[in-house]
Amino acid sequence: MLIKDVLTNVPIGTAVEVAGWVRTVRNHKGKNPLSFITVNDGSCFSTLQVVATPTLPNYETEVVHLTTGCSIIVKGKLVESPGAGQPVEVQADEVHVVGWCDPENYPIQPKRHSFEFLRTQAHLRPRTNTFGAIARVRSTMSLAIHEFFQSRGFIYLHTPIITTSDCEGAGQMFRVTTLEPGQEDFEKDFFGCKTNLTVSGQLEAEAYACALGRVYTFGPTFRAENSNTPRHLAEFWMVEPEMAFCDLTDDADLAEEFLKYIFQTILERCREDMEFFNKWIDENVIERLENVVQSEFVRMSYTDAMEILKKANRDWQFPPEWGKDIQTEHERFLTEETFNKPVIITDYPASIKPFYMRVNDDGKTVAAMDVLVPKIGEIIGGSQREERLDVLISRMESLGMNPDDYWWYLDLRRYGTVPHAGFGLGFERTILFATGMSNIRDVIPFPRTPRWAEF
RNA sequence: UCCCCGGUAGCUCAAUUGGUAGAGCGGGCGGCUGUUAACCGCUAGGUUGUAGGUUCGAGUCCUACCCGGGGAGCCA
Repeated sequence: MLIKDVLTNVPIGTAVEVAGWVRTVRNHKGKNPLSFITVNDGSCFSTLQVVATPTLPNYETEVVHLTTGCSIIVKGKLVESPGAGQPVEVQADEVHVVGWCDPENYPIQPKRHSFEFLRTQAHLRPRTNTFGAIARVRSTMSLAIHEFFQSRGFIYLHTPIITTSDCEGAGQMFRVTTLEPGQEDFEKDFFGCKTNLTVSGQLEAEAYACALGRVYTFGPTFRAENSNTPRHLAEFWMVEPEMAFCDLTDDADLAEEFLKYIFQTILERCREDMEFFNKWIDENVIERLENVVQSEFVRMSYTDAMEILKKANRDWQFPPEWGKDIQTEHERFLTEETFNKPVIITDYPASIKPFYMRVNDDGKTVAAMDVLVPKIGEIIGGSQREERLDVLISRMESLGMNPDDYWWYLDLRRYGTVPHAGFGLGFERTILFATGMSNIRDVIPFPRTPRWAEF
Protein backbone atom coordinates (compact mmCIF):
# COMPACT_ATOMS: atom_id res chain seq x y z
CA MET A 1 0.00 0.00 0.00
CA LEU A 2 1.42 3.38 -0.93
CA ILE A 3 1.77 6.01 1.78
CA LYS A 4 0.15 8.46 -0.64
CA ASP A 5 -3.03 6.36 -0.51
CA VAL A 6 -2.81 5.68 3.22
CA LEU A 7 -2.78 9.41 3.88
CA THR A 8 -5.60 10.35 1.54
CA ASN A 9 -7.84 7.42 0.63
CA VAL A 10 -7.92 5.06 3.59
CA PRO A 11 -10.51 5.36 6.40
CA ILE A 12 -9.47 5.49 10.06
CA GLY A 13 -9.36 2.02 11.60
CA THR A 14 -8.22 0.24 8.44
CA ALA A 15 -5.48 -2.37 8.65
CA VAL A 16 -2.60 -1.13 6.48
CA GLU A 17 0.77 -2.37 5.30
CA VAL A 18 3.44 0.03 4.09
CA ALA A 19 7.03 -0.42 2.99
CA GLY A 20 9.64 2.31 2.89
CA TRP A 21 12.75 3.88 4.35
CA VAL A 22 13.09 5.33 7.83
CA ARG A 23 13.57 9.09 7.89
CA THR A 24 13.83 9.67 11.64
CA VAL A 25 13.39 7.68 14.83
CA ARG A 26 12.53 9.01 18.28
CA ASN A 27 12.82 6.51 21.12
CA HIS A 28 11.45 7.02 24.63
CA LYS A 29 12.89 4.71 27.23
CA GLY A 30 11.13 5.82 30.44
CA LYS A 31 8.41 3.96 32.33
CA ASN A 32 6.20 3.99 29.26
CA PRO A 33 8.61 3.29 26.45
CA LEU A 34 7.60 3.74 22.84
CA SER A 35 9.12 4.72 19.51
CA PHE A 36 8.06 7.08 16.78
CA ILE A 37 9.32 6.07 13.35
CA THR A 38 8.66 8.31 10.36
CA VAL A 39 8.65 6.41 7.08
CA ASN A 40 8.78 7.63 3.50
CA ASP A 41 8.19 5.47 0.45
CA GLY A 42 8.59 8.09 -2.26
CA SER A 43 4.97 7.94 -3.37
CA CYS A 44 4.42 11.43 -1.98
CA PHE A 45 6.26 14.11 -0.09
CA SER A 46 4.73 13.30 3.29
CA THR A 47 6.05 10.78 5.71
CA LEU A 48 3.90 8.37 7.68
CA GLN A 49 4.37 8.25 11.45
CA VAL A 50 4.53 4.74 12.85
CA VAL A 51 4.13 4.23 16.60
CA ALA A 52 5.79 1.12 18.02
CA THR A 53 5.55 -0.18 21.59
CA PRO A 54 7.36 -2.91 23.57
CA THR A 55 4.47 -5.28 22.87
CA LEU A 56 6.20 -5.97 19.56
CA PRO A 57 8.30 -9.14 19.91
CA ASN A 58 11.32 -7.50 18.26
CA TYR A 59 10.96 -4.15 20.05
CA GLU A 60 14.08 -4.36 22.23
CA THR A 61 16.12 -6.38 19.77
CA GLU A 62 15.39 -4.44 16.60
CA VAL A 63 12.92 -1.57 16.67
CA VAL A 64 14.83 0.62 19.16
CA HIS A 65 17.94 0.20 17.02
CA LEU A 66 16.37 1.50 13.83
CA THR A 67 18.15 4.51 12.34
CA THR A 68 17.75 6.85 9.40
CA GLY A 69 17.90 4.95 6.11
CA CYS A 70 16.76 1.50 7.30
CA SER A 71 14.16 -0.18 5.08
CA ILE A 72 11.12 -1.61 6.85
CA ILE A 73 7.72 -3.15 6.25
CA VAL A 74 5.08 -2.15 8.77
CA LYS A 75 1.71 -3.76 9.38
CA GLY A 76 -0.73 -2.02 11.69
CA LYS A 77 -3.87 0.00 12.11
CA LEU A 78 -4.44 3.50 10.82
CA VAL A 79 -5.56 5.70 13.73
CA GLU A 80 -6.08 9.37 14.42
CA SER A 81 -2.92 10.86 15.81
CA PRO A 82 -3.08 12.51 19.23
CA GLY A 83 0.06 14.47 18.31
CA ALA A 84 0.00 17.81 16.57
CA GLY A 85 2.25 17.18 13.59
CA GLN A 86 0.07 14.79 11.60
CA PRO A 87 -3.62 13.90 11.33
CA VAL A 88 -3.12 10.15 11.27
CA GLU A 89 -0.51 7.58 12.25
CA VAL A 90 -0.08 3.81 12.19
CA GLN A 91 -0.20 1.81 15.40
CA ALA A 92 2.23 -0.95 14.51
CA ASP A 93 1.34 -4.61 14.98
CA GLU A 94 4.46 -5.71 13.18
CA VAL A 95 7.69 -3.97 12.18
CA HIS A 96 9.79 -6.07 9.85
CA VAL A 97 13.31 -4.80 9.28
CA VAL A 98 14.21 -5.49 5.66
CA GLY A 99 17.60 -3.77 5.48
CA TRP A 100 19.77 -2.21 8.17
CA CYS A 101 21.65 1.01 7.54
CA ASP A 102 24.92 1.60 9.39
CA PRO A 103 24.43 5.07 10.90
CA GLU A 104 28.17 5.66 11.27
CA ASN A 105 28.70 5.49 7.53
CA TYR A 106 25.35 6.41 5.96
CA PRO A 107 25.92 9.80 4.31
CA ILE A 108 22.34 11.05 4.48
CA GLN A 109 21.63 12.47 7.90
CA PRO A 110 18.34 13.91 9.11
CA LYS A 111 19.60 17.44 8.62
CA ARG A 112 20.24 19.94 5.90
CA HIS A 113 23.00 18.94 3.47
CA SER A 114 24.53 21.14 0.81
CA PHE A 115 23.55 20.36 -2.77
CA GLU A 116 27.25 20.18 -3.61
CA PHE A 117 27.71 17.34 -1.15
CA LEU A 118 24.57 15.54 -2.29
CA ARG A 119 25.82 15.65 -5.89
CA THR A 120 28.64 13.37 -4.76
CA GLN A 121 25.94 11.05 -3.34
CA ALA A 122 23.66 11.06 -6.37
CA HIS A 123 22.61 7.46 -5.71
CA LEU A 124 21.30 8.32 -2.24
CA ARG A 125 20.07 11.87 -2.68
CA PRO A 126 16.62 10.80 -3.96
CA ARG A 127 15.97 9.81 -0.34
CA THR A 128 15.96 13.47 0.69
CA ASN A 129 12.95 15.76 0.64
CA THR A 130 14.28 18.00 -2.11
CA PHE A 131 15.36 15.31 -4.54
CA GLY A 132 12.26 13.21 -4.00
CA ALA A 133 10.15 16.25 -4.81
CA ILE A 134 12.21 17.02 -7.92
CA ALA A 135 11.80 13.46 -9.17
CA ARG A 136 8.03 13.57 -8.77
CA VAL A 137 7.74 16.98 -10.44
CA ARG A 138 9.97 15.85 -13.29
CA SER A 139 7.82 12.78 -13.84
CA THR A 140 4.59 14.77 -13.75
CA MET A 141 5.98 17.31 -16.20
CA SER A 142 6.98 14.52 -18.57
CA LEU A 143 3.45 13.18 -18.55
CA ALA A 144 2.03 16.69 -19.02
CA ILE A 145 4.21 17.13 -22.11
CA HIS A 146 2.79 14.00 -23.70
CA GLU A 147 -0.76 14.95 -22.70
CA PHE A 148 -0.40 18.40 -24.23
CA PHE A 149 0.82 17.19 -27.60
CA GLN A 150 -1.25 14.04 -27.84
CA SER A 151 -4.44 15.97 -27.12
CA ARG A 152 -3.59 18.26 -30.03
CA GLY A 153 -3.01 15.51 -32.54
CA PHE A 154 0.77 15.43 -32.43
CA ILE A 155 2.51 12.13 -33.16
CA TYR A 156 5.30 11.14 -30.74
CA LEU A 157 8.42 10.54 -32.83
CA HIS A 158 11.69 8.81 -31.88
CA THR A 159 14.58 10.43 -33.71
CA PRO A 160 18.02 8.77 -33.81
CA ILE A 161 20.56 9.18 -31.03
CA ILE A 162 23.46 8.41 -33.38
CA THR A 163 23.52 10.72 -36.39
CA THR A 164 25.63 11.93 -39.25
CA SER A 165 23.84 15.22 -39.60
CA ASP A 166 25.16 18.35 -38.02
CA CYS A 167 22.32 20.64 -37.03
CA GLU A 168 24.44 23.67 -37.77
CA GLY A 169 24.93 26.03 -34.90
CA ALA A 170 23.80 23.60 -32.27
CA GLY A 171 27.24 23.15 -30.77
CA GLN A 172 30.12 20.72 -30.42
CA MET A 173 29.35 17.03 -30.81
CA PHE A 174 30.46 13.78 -29.16
CA ARG A 175 32.08 11.45 -31.68
CA VAL A 176 30.73 7.91 -31.87
CA THR A 177 33.32 5.46 -33.13
CA THR A 178 34.66 1.92 -32.86
CA LEU A 179 38.02 2.94 -34.33
CA GLU A 180 41.13 2.67 -32.18
CA PRO A 181 42.57 5.98 -30.99
CA GLY A 182 44.66 7.57 -33.73
CA GLN A 183 42.85 5.85 -36.59
CA GLU A 184 41.25 8.37 -38.91
CA ASP A 185 39.91 6.20 -41.75
CA PHE A 186 36.19 6.64 -41.28
CA GLU A 187 35.37 4.19 -44.08
CA LYS A 188 36.62 1.50 -41.70
CA ASP A 189 34.52 2.84 -38.85
CA PHE A 190 31.39 0.99 -37.72
CA PHE A 191 29.03 3.02 -39.87
CA GLY A 192 31.51 3.65 -42.65
CA CYS A 193 31.42 7.36 -41.96
CA LYS A 194 31.83 9.93 -39.22
CA THR A 195 29.03 9.70 -36.65
CA ASN A 196 28.07 11.66 -33.57
CA LEU A 197 25.60 11.73 -30.73
CA THR A 198 22.66 13.89 -31.72
CA VAL A 199 22.55 17.58 -30.82
CA SER A 200 18.95 17.90 -32.01
CA GLY A 201 16.26 15.78 -33.58
CA GLN A 202 14.94 18.71 -35.56
CA LEU A 203 16.06 17.81 -39.08
CA GLU A 204 14.60 14.31 -38.78
CA ALA A 205 11.47 15.70 -37.11
CA GLU A 206 10.95 17.97 -40.12
CA ALA A 207 10.83 14.89 -42.35
CA TYR A 208 8.03 13.37 -40.30
CA ALA A 209 6.18 16.67 -39.91
CA CYS A 210 6.18 16.90 -43.70
CA ALA A 211 4.19 13.68 -43.78
CA LEU A 212 2.25 13.40 -40.54
CA GLY A 213 1.56 17.09 -40.01
CA ARG A 214 2.33 17.44 -36.34
CA VAL A 215 5.06 15.54 -34.52
CA TYR A 216 7.13 15.94 -31.39
CA THR A 217 10.23 14.35 -29.95
CA PHE A 218 11.14 14.03 -26.29
CA GLY A 219 14.50 12.48 -25.64
CA PRO A 220 18.13 12.93 -24.67
CA THR A 221 20.47 15.31 -26.47
CA PHE A 222 24.23 15.65 -26.23
CA ARG A 223 26.52 18.67 -26.40
CA ALA A 224 30.28 18.43 -26.04
CA GLU A 225 30.63 22.11 -25.21
CA ASN A 226 33.02 22.88 -22.37
CA SER A 227 30.31 24.80 -20.56
CA ASN A 228 30.69 25.12 -16.81
CA THR A 229 27.56 26.88 -15.66
CA PRO A 230 24.51 26.09 -13.53
CA ARG A 231 22.42 26.06 -16.73
CA HIS A 232 24.35 23.59 -18.93
CA LEU A 233 24.60 19.82 -19.15
CA ALA A 234 26.50 17.62 -21.59
CA GLU A 235 23.49 15.27 -21.66
CA PHE A 236 20.05 16.78 -21.31
CA TRP A 237 16.49 16.18 -22.41
CA MET A 238 14.78 18.19 -25.08
CA VAL A 239 11.22 18.47 -26.37
CA GLU A 240 10.97 19.34 -30.06
CA PRO A 241 7.59 19.80 -31.72
CA GLU A 242 7.46 20.35 -35.48
CA MET A 243 4.32 21.42 -37.38
CA ALA A 244 3.51 21.51 -41.08
CA PHE A 245 1.36 24.29 -42.54
CA CYS A 246 2.44 26.53 -39.72
CA ASP A 247 4.17 29.90 -39.48
CA LEU A 248 6.14 31.70 -36.78
CA THR A 249 3.06 33.13 -35.06
CA ASP A 250 1.50 29.66 -34.78
CA ASP A 251 4.82 28.43 -33.41
CA ALA A 252 4.95 31.12 -30.73
CA ASP A 253 1.29 30.48 -29.86
CA LEU A 254 2.06 26.81 -29.36
CA ALA A 255 5.10 27.55 -27.20
CA GLU A 256 3.10 29.86 -24.95
CA GLU A 257 0.18 27.45 -24.56
CA PHE A 258 2.59 24.60 -23.97
CA LEU A 259 4.47 26.28 -21.12
CA LYS A 260 1.24 27.36 -19.49
CA TYR A 261 -0.14 23.83 -19.64
CA ILE A 262 2.83 22.12 -18.03
CA PHE A 263 3.14 24.70 -15.26
CA GLN A 264 -0.60 24.56 -14.60
CA THR A 265 -0.35 20.79 -14.39
CA ILE A 266 2.34 20.68 -11.73
CA LEU A 267 0.62 23.40 -9.73
CA GLU A 268 -2.46 21.20 -9.66
CA ARG A 269 -0.95 17.74 -9.30
CA CYS A 270 2.24 18.37 -7.30
CA ARG A 271 0.80 20.73 -4.70
CA GLU A 272 2.69 19.28 -1.75
CA ASP A 273 6.02 19.22 -3.56
CA MET A 274 5.50 22.75 -4.90
CA GLU A 275 4.69 24.03 -1.43
CA PHE A 276 7.95 22.54 -0.23
CA PHE A 277 9.87 24.36 -2.97
CA ASN A 278 8.05 27.55 -2.15
CA LYS A 279 8.93 27.29 1.52
CA TRP A 280 12.53 26.10 1.39
CA ILE A 281 13.96 26.73 -2.09
CA ASP A 282 12.36 29.81 -3.63
CA GLU A 283 9.69 31.72 -1.74
CA ASN A 284 8.16 33.14 -4.94
CA VAL A 285 8.08 30.09 -7.17
CA ILE A 286 4.37 29.34 -6.91
CA GLU A 287 3.38 32.96 -7.43
CA ARG A 288 5.72 33.19 -10.41
CA LEU A 289 4.26 30.08 -12.04
CA GLU A 290 0.71 31.28 -11.42
CA ASN A 291 1.61 34.56 -13.11
CA VAL A 292 3.01 32.73 -16.11
CA VAL A 293 -0.13 30.61 -16.40
CA GLN A 294 -2.44 33.62 -16.21
CA SER A 295 -0.58 36.35 -18.06
CA GLU A 296 0.04 36.95 -21.73
CA PHE A 297 3.65 36.53 -22.74
CA VAL A 298 5.31 39.64 -24.11
CA ARG A 299 6.10 39.37 -27.81
CA MET A 300 8.46 41.69 -29.59
CA SER A 301 10.88 41.68 -32.47
CA TYR A 302 14.62 41.56 -31.96
CA THR A 303 14.77 45.02 -33.49
CA ASP A 304 12.31 46.44 -30.94
CA ALA A 305 14.10 44.67 -28.10
CA MET A 306 17.35 46.30 -29.20
CA GLU A 307 15.65 49.69 -29.10
CA ILE A 308 14.52 49.10 -25.50
CA LEU A 309 18.00 48.01 -24.49
CA LYS A 310 19.62 50.98 -26.16
CA LYS A 311 17.27 53.40 -24.43
CA ALA A 312 17.91 51.81 -21.03
CA ASN A 313 20.06 54.07 -18.95
CA ARG A 314 22.74 51.68 -17.77
CA ASP A 315 26.31 50.55 -18.19
CA TRP A 316 26.23 47.42 -20.30
CA GLN A 317 29.16 45.10 -20.30
CA PHE A 318 28.16 44.38 -23.90
CA PRO A 319 26.50 47.48 -25.39
CA PRO A 320 23.44 46.45 -27.39
CA GLU A 321 23.87 46.81 -31.12
CA TRP A 322 21.72 45.58 -34.02
CA GLY A 323 23.31 42.47 -35.48
CA LYS A 324 24.90 41.35 -32.20
CA ASP A 325 23.62 38.59 -29.95
CA ILE A 326 21.34 39.36 -27.05
CA GLN A 327 23.56 38.83 -24.01
CA THR A 328 22.63 37.30 -20.67
CA GLU A 329 22.57 40.75 -19.05
CA HIS A 330 20.13 41.91 -21.76
CA GLU A 331 17.86 38.90 -21.27
CA ARG A 332 17.71 39.51 -17.54
CA PHE A 333 16.95 43.18 -18.04
CA LEU A 334 14.02 42.34 -20.30
CA THR A 335 12.55 39.42 -18.36
CA GLU A 336 13.23 40.54 -14.79
CA GLU A 337 13.25 44.34 -14.85
CA THR A 338 11.24 45.51 -17.83
CA PHE A 339 8.39 42.97 -17.98
CA ASN A 340 8.86 40.49 -15.12
CA LYS A 341 7.38 37.65 -17.16
CA PRO A 342 8.25 35.48 -20.13
CA VAL A 343 9.26 37.38 -23.26
CA ILE A 344 9.19 35.98 -26.78
CA ILE A 345 11.72 37.63 -29.08
CA THR A 346 11.23 37.16 -32.79
CA ASP A 347 12.88 37.96 -36.12
CA TYR A 348 16.58 37.88 -35.35
CA PRO A 349 19.26 39.01 -37.80
CA ALA A 350 19.99 36.20 -40.24
CA SER A 351 23.72 36.55 -39.58
CA ILE A 352 23.46 35.18 -36.02
CA LYS A 353 21.05 32.30 -36.71
CA PRO A 354 21.44 28.90 -38.39
CA PHE A 355 20.84 28.04 -42.04
CA TYR A 356 17.45 26.39 -41.71
CA MET A 357 15.54 29.42 -40.44
CA ARG A 358 13.20 31.07 -42.94
CA VAL A 359 14.45 34.34 -44.41
CA ASN A 360 11.99 37.22 -43.93
CA ASP A 361 10.90 39.55 -46.72
CA ASP A 362 13.37 42.22 -45.54
CA GLY A 363 16.17 39.84 -46.46
CA LYS A 364 18.04 40.73 -43.27
CA THR A 365 16.14 38.84 -40.59
CA VAL A 366 14.85 35.31 -40.13
CA ALA A 367 11.63 33.97 -38.65
CA ALA A 368 13.19 32.89 -35.36
CA MET A 369 11.76 33.04 -31.88
CA ASP A 370 13.29 32.57 -28.44
CA VAL A 371 11.26 32.33 -25.25
CA LEU A 372 13.12 33.96 -22.38
CA VAL A 373 12.08 33.58 -18.75
CA PRO A 374 13.26 35.36 -15.58
CA LYS A 375 16.37 33.91 -13.91
CA ILE A 376 16.97 31.09 -16.41
CA GLY A 377 17.08 32.97 -19.71
CA GLU A 378 16.32 31.02 -22.87
CA ILE A 379 14.21 27.91 -22.36
CA ILE A 380 12.82 27.67 -25.87
CA GLY A 381 14.46 28.33 -29.20
CA GLY A 382 12.50 27.89 -32.39
CA SER A 383 11.77 29.12 -35.87
CA GLN A 384 9.80 28.82 -39.04
CA ARG A 385 11.89 26.66 -41.36
CA GLU A 386 13.03 27.74 -44.80
CA GLU A 387 10.71 25.84 -47.15
CA ARG A 388 11.89 27.45 -50.44
CA LEU A 389 14.47 25.21 -52.09
CA ASP A 390 16.38 27.95 -53.91
CA VAL A 391 16.56 30.23 -50.89
CA LEU A 392 17.72 27.37 -48.66
CA ILE A 393 20.44 26.27 -51.07
CA SER A 394 21.82 29.74 -51.53
CA ARG A 395 21.78 30.26 -47.75
CA MET A 396 23.76 27.05 -47.25
CA GLU A 397 26.24 27.99 -49.93
CA SER A 398 26.82 31.42 -48.48
CA LEU A 399 27.60 29.74 -45.13
CA GLY A 400 30.12 27.43 -46.79
CA MET A 401 28.00 24.31 -46.40
CA ASN A 402 27.78 21.63 -49.04
CA PRO A 403 24.08 21.14 -50.01
CA ASP A 404 24.87 17.59 -51.18
CA ASP A 405 25.48 16.58 -47.58
CA TYR A 406 21.87 17.54 -46.85
CA TRP A 407 20.29 15.91 -49.89
CA TRP A 408 17.46 14.28 -47.98
CA TYR A 409 16.70 17.49 -46.07
CA LEU A 410 16.51 19.35 -49.38
CA ASP A 411 14.23 16.62 -50.80
CA LEU A 412 11.61 17.77 -48.30
CA ARG A 413 11.61 21.07 -50.22
CA ARG A 414 11.74 19.39 -53.64
CA TYR A 415 8.72 17.18 -53.17
CA GLY A 416 5.58 18.81 -51.82
CA THR A 417 7.24 21.47 -49.73
CA VAL A 418 5.17 23.25 -47.12
CA PRO A 419 5.63 26.08 -44.62
CA HIS A 420 6.49 24.54 -41.29
CA ALA A 421 7.86 25.53 -37.91
CA GLY A 422 8.94 24.10 -34.59
CA PHE A 423 10.95 24.71 -31.46
CA GLY A 424 13.17 23.05 -28.89
CA LEU A 425 12.50 23.20 -25.17
CA GLY A 426 15.28 22.50 -22.67
CA PHE A 427 13.52 20.17 -20.25
CA GLU A 428 15.91 20.64 -17.31
CA ARG A 429 15.86 24.42 -17.67
CA THR A 430 12.11 24.24 -17.51
CA ILE A 431 12.32 22.19 -14.32
CA LEU A 432 14.68 24.80 -12.86
CA PHE A 433 12.13 27.48 -13.57
CA ALA A 434 9.29 25.36 -12.23
CA THR A 435 10.94 24.37 -8.95
CA GLY A 436 13.08 27.41 -8.16
CA MET A 437 16.18 25.22 -7.99
CA SER A 438 19.29 27.07 -9.08
CA ASN A 439 21.67 24.44 -10.49
CA ILE A 440 20.72 22.27 -13.47
CA ARG A 441 22.82 19.40 -12.05
CA ASP A 442 20.22 19.03 -9.31
CA VAL A 443 17.16 18.55 -11.54
CA ILE A 444 18.44 15.56 -13.54
CA PRO A 445 19.02 12.32 -11.63
CA PHE A 446 22.60 11.67 -12.72
CA PRO A 447 24.11 14.77 -14.32
CA ARG A 448 26.83 14.65 -16.99
CA THR A 449 29.05 17.72 -17.18
CA PRO A 450 32.68 18.38 -18.12
CA ARG A 451 34.86 16.06 -15.99
CA TRP A 452 31.84 14.47 -14.30
CA ALA A 453 30.16 11.24 -15.45
CA GLU A 454 30.08 9.35 -12.11
CA PHE A 455 27.22 6.90 -11.44
C1' U B 1 37.80 28.18 -21.87
C1' C B 2 38.27 33.12 -19.05
C1' C B 3 37.47 36.05 -14.27
C1' C B 4 36.38 35.92 -8.93
C1' C B 5 35.70 33.03 -4.36
C1' G B 6 36.43 28.63 -1.67
C1' G B 7 38.48 23.38 0.13
C1' U B 8 39.44 22.47 8.31
C1' A B 9 35.85 16.06 12.19
C1' G B 10 30.83 11.82 8.78
C1' C B 11 27.90 16.72 7.57
C1' U B 12 27.45 22.40 8.20
C1' C B 13 30.89 25.76 9.71
C1' A B 14 34.50 28.70 13.33
C1' A B 15 39.82 29.48 14.47
C1' U B 16 42.59 37.30 16.26
C1' U B 17 48.82 40.43 13.58
C1' G B 18 51.75 33.35 11.57
C1' G B 19 52.05 30.90 18.10
C1' U B 20 48.49 24.35 21.94
C1' A B 21 42.73 23.03 15.76
C1' G B 22 36.90 24.24 18.12
C1' A B 23 31.27 24.28 17.96
C1' G B 24 26.55 22.54 16.30
C1' C B 25 24.41 18.45 14.03
C1' G B 26 25.22 13.21 13.21
C1' G B 27 27.42 8.50 15.96
C1' G B 28 28.05 5.58 20.77
C1' C B 29 26.46 5.21 26.05
C1' G B 30 23.01 6.85 29.89
C1' G B 31 18.38 9.62 31.25
C1' C B 32 13.36 11.26 29.95
C1' U B 33 5.08 9.06 30.42
C1' G B 34 3.33 10.84 22.72
C1' U B 35 7.48 12.71 20.17
C1' U B 36 7.63 16.22 15.62
C1' A B 37 15.02 17.54 12.06
C1' A B 38 12.42 16.00 20.32
C1' C B 39 15.02 17.21 24.84
C1' C B 40 19.10 16.65 29.05
C1' G B 41 24.08 14.54 30.44
C1' C B 42 28.63 11.94 29.16
C1' U B 43 31.85 10.29 25.22
C1' A B 44 34.65 9.04 20.73
C1' G B 45 36.04 11.47 16.37
C1' G B 46 41.48 15.52 12.53
C1' U B 47 48.33 13.95 8.31
C1' U B 48 43.48 21.32 7.81
C1' G B 49 42.45 19.12 -0.91
C1' U B 50 47.64 17.45 -3.09
C1' A B 51 52.93 18.54 -3.82
C1' G B 52 56.66 21.87 -2.90
C1' G B 53 58.55 26.56 -0.62
C1' U B 54 59.31 30.77 3.21
C1' U B 55 59.77 30.65 8.75
C1' C B 56 62.24 29.08 15.23
C1' G B 57 57.05 27.96 14.20
C1' A B 58 52.02 27.54 8.72
C1' G B 59 44.88 25.98 8.85
C1' U B 60 46.79 31.10 8.22
C1' C B 61 52.05 33.58 3.77
C1' C B 62 54.16 32.10 -1.55
C1' U B 63 54.15 28.70 -6.16
C1' A B 64 52.02 24.74 -8.99
C1' C B 65 48.26 21.27 -9.53
C1' C B 66 43.36 18.88 -8.27
C1' C B 67 38.28 19.60 -6.87
C1' G B 68 33.90 22.68 -5.87
C1' G B 69 30.85 27.28 -6.16
C1' G B 70 29.47 32.02 -8.53
C1' G B 71 29.88 35.12 -12.95
C1' A B 72 31.01 35.28 -18.45
C1' G B 73 31.21 32.95 -23.27
C1' C B 74 28.65 28.90 -26.07
C1' C B 75 23.73 27.21 -26.01
C1' A B 76 18.50 24.45 -24.51
